[in-house]
Amino acid sequence: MKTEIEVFREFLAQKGMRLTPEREAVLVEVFAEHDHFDIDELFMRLRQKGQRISRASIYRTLPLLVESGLVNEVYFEEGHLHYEHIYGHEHHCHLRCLGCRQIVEFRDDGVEEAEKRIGQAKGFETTGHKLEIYGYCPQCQGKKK
Amino acid sequence: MKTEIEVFREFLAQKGMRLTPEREAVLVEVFAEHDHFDIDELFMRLRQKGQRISRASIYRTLPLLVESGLVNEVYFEEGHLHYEHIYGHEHHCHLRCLGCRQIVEFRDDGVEEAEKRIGQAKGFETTGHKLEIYGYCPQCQGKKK
DNA sequence: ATGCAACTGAGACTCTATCTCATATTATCC
DNA sequence: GGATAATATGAGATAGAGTCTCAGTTGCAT
Ligand SMILES: [Mn+2]
Ligand SMILES: [Mn+2]
Ligand SMILES: [Zn+2]
Ligand SMILES: [Zn+2]
Repeated sequence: MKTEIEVFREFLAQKGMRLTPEREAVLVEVFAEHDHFDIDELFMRLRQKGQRISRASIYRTLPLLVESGLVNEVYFEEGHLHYEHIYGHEHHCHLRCLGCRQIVEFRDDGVEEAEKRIGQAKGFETTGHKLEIYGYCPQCQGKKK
Repeated sequence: MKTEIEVFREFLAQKGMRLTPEREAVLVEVFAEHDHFDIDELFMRLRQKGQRISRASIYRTLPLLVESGLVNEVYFEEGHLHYEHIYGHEHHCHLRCLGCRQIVEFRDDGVEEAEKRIGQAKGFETTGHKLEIYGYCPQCQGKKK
């Protein structure tokens, strides 16, 4: 299996773009973080590690990571997007607690089959899906009003 | 079955809030439109019909409609949220063409069951879900590169 | 009618994200 | 290596969504 850097370099090359030190620093930091993150957190972490990089470059790089399939837009909340790296990980979806806002990841074969079934029914050639389930976690079930 | 106005009035009353003419105008317009819409479209339509209402009031009203369960946030795209009214309609999810951006609605019992199954597996009491499937519609399958 | 809490609109403001442009890198060719 | 051209960066300007403030207004209760 290729490393994420190889994948990104090939993706960029095929678009006539270069793997610059800034883009590589963003990629490395994105794969160093195993939680969901947003752009500002990423910027702060890069800064703390002494990387000199502008917000503009980060904002320019993330859509490239998404387009290359290495990274995923997870959800939009608090006025901005949140991401996760996905390359090298099994596909998963998210269960969100409306009480404490925690997010639990899950995988379910039935959902994968549903994608195929629905695509077929509508004549679509599907490429993926995003499922969010909302509810209350065990701890929040008592407190909800 | 209650009308959407009754539902909204009761929701507001229970929060010590009033069903004002502005809020009612927004509600009526939201239920007059059967497509997905965004706030600016809504504002323009209200304006064209001679309603004098500020953007601030619309921005204040939509979260109330969502909280009351009459309206749904469908997706975030082009830098802003898109909505749909759902009261009186069977729950559905969305299939999105990555080529022409068209959106096809569907309903699938397997997905409903998946919500319950996954909630149970993780100890969550679920209240709903949002599934988006991505792919290419029949017309776009040839053109995609 | 009086009092009071809720509400509205205008515009200021915040924040995310994009754009511009001058400067800097990098690849390629000689 | 040096010249050239294409691509990239950073700083700051800009655009746009959404929120907030506050003075004036409305509507309900007594
Ligand atoms: Mn995740
Ligand atoms: Mn819909
Ligand atoms: Zn919880
Ligand atoms: Zn299409």
